[in-house]
Amino acid sequence: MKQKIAMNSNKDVEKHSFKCGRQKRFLIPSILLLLLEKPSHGYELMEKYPEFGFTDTGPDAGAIYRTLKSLKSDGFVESKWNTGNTGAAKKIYSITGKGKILLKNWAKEMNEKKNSIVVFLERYKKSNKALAETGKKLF
Amino acid sequence: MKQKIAMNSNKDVEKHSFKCGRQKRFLIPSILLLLLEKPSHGYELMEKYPEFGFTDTGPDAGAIYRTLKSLKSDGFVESKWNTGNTGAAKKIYSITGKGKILLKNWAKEMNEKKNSIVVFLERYKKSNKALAETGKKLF
DNA sequence: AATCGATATATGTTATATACATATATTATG
DNA sequence: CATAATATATGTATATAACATATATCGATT
Repeated sequence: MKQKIAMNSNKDVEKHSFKCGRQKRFLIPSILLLLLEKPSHGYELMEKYPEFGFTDTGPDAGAIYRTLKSLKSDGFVESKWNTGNTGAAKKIYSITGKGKILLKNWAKEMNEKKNSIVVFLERYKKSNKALAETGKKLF
Repeated sequence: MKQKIAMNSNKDVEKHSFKCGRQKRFLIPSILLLLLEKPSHGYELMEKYPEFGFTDTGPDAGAIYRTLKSLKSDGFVESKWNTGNTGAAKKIYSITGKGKILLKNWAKEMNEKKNSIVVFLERYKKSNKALAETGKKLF
């Protein structure tokens, strides 16, 4: 018979889960990559950001605009107002040469992080397999 | 001639780099996996943690002990004092059934995060390739 | 023409894991 | 016996994620 352990819908699980603390949402590289693909404005980036799947909670509008502002002030992106079209005026952002280098650095480090996760998961799998072989129940 | 852009050793790069903000150091799942492999104590976990490669700055002793204390108070690990050996008394921690389930959840979510990074990196690669084909210089 | 939702940008506030520092005590070493 | 290593523990600062709120325009509905 399967052992049942009180676990879900509990505050303590949430506290120690993946989602605890501040998540790395990869907002900066996501914005930079989207701008590498096509110059865009805050609202559009906000809509596209979930495509990467880094979060399930959706982007935070405040975070997008603040990040764009900050990236611009340090020269990683540049912007111009789009007043031509109808609708509210849009601030169209583009990635700069400096921004492309920053994105490249991010890609390198994200790849390293990915490799670390792979190492972890393989080690976990191996450990579970070893435990199963010694007859110990996993849970 | 290769264009040189002022970039490194600058404060603004650091501010927007991968290491900006609080990194996900995967301390909780790392501790849980190490304890799944073998019951251990804080100091030993501190030494083993870098094996995963999640950081290059090394673990923070404070974080290890605080995390262990917190995991224990919620029943994910349990501990007993080891007074048998020589040396300073060690608090030997083991993973509980509840802790094993928590670790399993972490593994699932880390795998999803890994997949998102892979998607991102492939999209970045594709974008660079497309830019190269249109003759635009990447940097 | 007034209400409502979507579009679009922007600022204010709080919670918290990380990051660094410090404190304590024991054992090993030179 | 002073110093380093082992071992556990607490104090504090900080960046940013997460949530909330504010402003204004435009399009659709009533």
